[in-house]
Amino acid sequence: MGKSKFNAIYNDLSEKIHDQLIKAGALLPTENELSEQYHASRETIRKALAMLSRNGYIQKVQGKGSIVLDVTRQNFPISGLTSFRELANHSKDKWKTKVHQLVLLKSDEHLRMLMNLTADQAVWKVIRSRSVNNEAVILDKDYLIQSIVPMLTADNCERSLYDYIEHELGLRIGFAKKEITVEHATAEDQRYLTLNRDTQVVVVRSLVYLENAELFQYTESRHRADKFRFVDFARREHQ
Amino acid sequence: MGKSKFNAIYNDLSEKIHDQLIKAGALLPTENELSEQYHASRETIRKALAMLSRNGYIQKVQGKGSIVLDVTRQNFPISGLTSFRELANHSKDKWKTKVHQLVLLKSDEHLRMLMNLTADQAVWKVIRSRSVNNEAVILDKDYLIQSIVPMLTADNCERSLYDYIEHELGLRIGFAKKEITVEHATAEDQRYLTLNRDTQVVVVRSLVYLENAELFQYTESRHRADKFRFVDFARREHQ
DNA sequence: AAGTGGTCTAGACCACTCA
DNA sequence: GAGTGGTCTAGACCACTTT
Repeated sequence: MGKSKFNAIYNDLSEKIHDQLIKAGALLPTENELSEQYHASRETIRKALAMLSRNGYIQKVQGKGSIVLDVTRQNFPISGLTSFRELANHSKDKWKTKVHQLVLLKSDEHLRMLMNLTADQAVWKVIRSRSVNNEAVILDKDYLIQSIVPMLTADNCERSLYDYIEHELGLRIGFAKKEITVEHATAEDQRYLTLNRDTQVVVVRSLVYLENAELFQYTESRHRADKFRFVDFARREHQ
Repeated sequence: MGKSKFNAIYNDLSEKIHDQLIKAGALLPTENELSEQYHASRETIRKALAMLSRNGYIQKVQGKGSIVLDVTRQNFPISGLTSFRELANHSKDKWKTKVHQLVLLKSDEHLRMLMNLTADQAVWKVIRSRSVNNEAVILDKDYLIQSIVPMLTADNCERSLYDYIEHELGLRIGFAKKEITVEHATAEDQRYLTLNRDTQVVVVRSLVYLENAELFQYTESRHRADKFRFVDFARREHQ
């Protein structure tokens, strides 16, 4: 990834749309024109355009062309798998991460069920809170399989767990299954989060898998309700 | 859509995975084998597989093959754009829709901003509640541009708005931008929803566009927090 | 009728995994 | 080294929009 021609074309076009060098409402050059401009075959152009379409940059209309969409207001997650660190880097506020617990669990019945573990598999448990303006608004509880992540330090966790996993360990994350619900705040939430009169928190549970489809992490991200926001772009899949 | 070869192959394979005729953890036949089986070129097979991958059915691993994922627990929305009716049809509980209001708004400053309307564009406003077991747990507030949806009756709204729009009017929905937040229940929420001691509701705001990129609907879907659940499958896009 | 995107093909070469 | 998926190509034909 990243080195392919269609990916480069995608990056170039998505940047131009982001920077409004190509304005919303306008049409992209035709596929044949792009084919000439980028010295690529039409199918390669079409791969780049399909990616732009999936990510909400353009809308393709048969017989007409590719309409550029207004992408300026999709300023947050844009769905997908984004680590907290990447998110925080894009916001103006100063975020701070604090590690509250880092232990190696030898056995836990509930986790074993949830993550489909064998009896002898140990799991790293990490509890961290994320603060803005001295208010702890997110509580992250991560569980990582030790056979995949052998060692973990508080320092790794305080910086970015994903950075460590992807760059230091060289693991490649493939996909995640997520679930968002709203639940009563627990004693633990009360302890680590700056809950004012809140009795509810937003809970995002994720099962995270590597590129070889191996499960390696379960995460519970607990958000103070007033600070939670999830943005999504969805296409209708017609039958 | 729906008539293309790759789409037929996608439907066939996704069904087989859903029905567990192909088991999770197993490998799909190789692309060349599928190419023979379906009498299609490899690129056509690859389009079907890319779609399976995007929707969480398989994980492709270079040099190995396509691993079938466990899809049995992603039984709910699976993200994407799904109407309430389609959702309700898939659940066991008996849902009931009640129309509380259906009016044509001539002008509304807030909506005009939000939907980028001209001064003379009228908008249908529909308020509906959705109930299970005699408890109203979702309040839907829809706003539809009248120049696109000329007429609307309480009957249309009580059945399925999307059915009416797509099948009766022949409009094709393209995509939507959604935002999920948690907010204080309003007087209106109190009035139409069966809120017990709840003071918070989950609000899903959507801007819905047609296939030609024309905005035609704004929706606020307000859920009782304990009945809200959002499931998502997300792939990591590596740079 | 001309131009647009949508689909499909056969073939080539590369990158990766596994024996 | 054989077999897998990943990328790219040139060309064909179809479906749709516009003039």
